[in-house]
Amino acid sequence: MVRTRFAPSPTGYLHIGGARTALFNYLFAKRNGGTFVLRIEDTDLERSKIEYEKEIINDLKWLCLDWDEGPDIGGNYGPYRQSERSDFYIKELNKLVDKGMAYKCYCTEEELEVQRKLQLKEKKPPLYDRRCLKLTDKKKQEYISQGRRPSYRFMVPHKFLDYVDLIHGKMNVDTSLISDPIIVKSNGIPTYNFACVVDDYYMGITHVIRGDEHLDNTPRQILIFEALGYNYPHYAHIPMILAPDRTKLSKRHGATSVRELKDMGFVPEAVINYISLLGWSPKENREIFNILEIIERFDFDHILDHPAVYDIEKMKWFNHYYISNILTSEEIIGYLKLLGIDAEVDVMKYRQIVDFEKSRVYLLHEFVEVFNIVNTNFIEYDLSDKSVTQFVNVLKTIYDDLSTMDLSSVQAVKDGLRLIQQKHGLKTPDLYKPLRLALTNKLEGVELPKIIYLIGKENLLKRVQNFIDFVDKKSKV
RNA sequence: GGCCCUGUCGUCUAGUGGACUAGGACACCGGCCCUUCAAGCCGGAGACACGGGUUCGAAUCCCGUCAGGGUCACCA
Repeated sequence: MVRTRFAPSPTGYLHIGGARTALFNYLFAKRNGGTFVLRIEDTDLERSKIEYEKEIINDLKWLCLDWDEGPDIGGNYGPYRQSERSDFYIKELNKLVDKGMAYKCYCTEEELEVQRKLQLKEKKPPLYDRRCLKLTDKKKQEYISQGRRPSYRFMVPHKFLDYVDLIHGKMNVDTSLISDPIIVKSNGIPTYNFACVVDDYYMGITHVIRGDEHLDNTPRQILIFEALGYNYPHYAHIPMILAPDRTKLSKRHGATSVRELKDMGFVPEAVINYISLLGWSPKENREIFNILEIIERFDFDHILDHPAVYDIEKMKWFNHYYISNILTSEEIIGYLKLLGIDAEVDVMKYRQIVDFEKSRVYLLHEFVEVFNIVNTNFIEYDLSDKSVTQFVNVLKTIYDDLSTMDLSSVQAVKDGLRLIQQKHGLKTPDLYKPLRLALTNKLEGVELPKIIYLIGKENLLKRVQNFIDFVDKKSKV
């Protein structure tokens, strides 16, 4: 039985890399009929916030990455927050102490910091020298009376460790190069490498799928598993997602959190499809896959072992493709409402605008522009560097024709416009440009006949008249 | 600095010793369509980091160089 987990720490929003890690864990579990668990790693008391946990859960739900066990829904291997699992950690720490594989360290953070800097300065690897292992009882008493609280370190057995990474293949590590990690802090709270091992064991995790930045943690964790006498899970380290400047993705790069993507007008299906193809690719020569098709094809053989650079332009194309070719207008309206976009136009028009526009939209909020154009009562013209006197002349000439035009359908509008063209000997751009500018204050956008159909005759005439007045007034000044 | 990982068009990638004149997608450029602008359709340009091997034959295997990334916390 396959069991995978996504284990975020609630110290910030879910970002694109985390989402991809969650996705791969989800995919592997689903592909193998296994279980996907969500575990919250909140051992950093200062930085962990319950709000972030809620945000991460919301974002995962938005992406439809459902878990089978987690802090919100429970399960047989709970609790699912590390802050609620102290009993497990204490029990396992005692085992290590009894075996002589963990020891108390009385060094202060400041002392450690000084030593580390010194080693780095001498261009030596910063290794802990195990000085607290040789402490006399007298010295210990002295530290204790000073009020020092010990942390616990894991005593790393020095050897050559062989293991297999499902993506990178055979690994061989000289563990004498690994510093004894602190596994329980002086405040009694376990650190990542220890809590992670204990939880992966007790939660029955069979496959640990995580980013490459954890590659160096793996030997430490395997060693702790071995010291405890437990079998360790399979490890699969997936390539990192890098920003366009080829460095680790961070807030300063912008548009990296799932929340931002959602607010920008991305649709979850497109985000999932795009990130699934970052570091993984199916055999077929195509790129559009729904989640079921991805699950069907997902395997470790086609996961790359080099990092991928994140390109938001390509993700926009996926978004465009999903909006125009895959999602129904109802689904799009659902997402618009989720964004709080509830245009003050009637239901029929809302639906019509979505139908008209979906084939050209890249980001959801582009619909808003159209809503606004249709809905507004007053357009503030910005004609700074457009030459408009000719436009006004055309509009004055055709004003009467517009007032008698049939607006009952888009086709009727098209026919009407063509008649006007013929009557006055106007080329298409000569008619369309002035009209578009008068109606929308723009020279590009939705198909003009659709706009005219949507706003209706009263608005059409009002806007054209306003435009003429505006330009006349301006030219007098 | 030590250790680890990695190098195919600008970007995501196909490629597992011969089918490679290195394929696809985004972006870019050009054209078509046309009832504007888009969208769509068609086409173009664009890469095996470098140097040595191994081999009849290397993008593919080996070594070196260079480059990029990660990590060495009482963060996770």
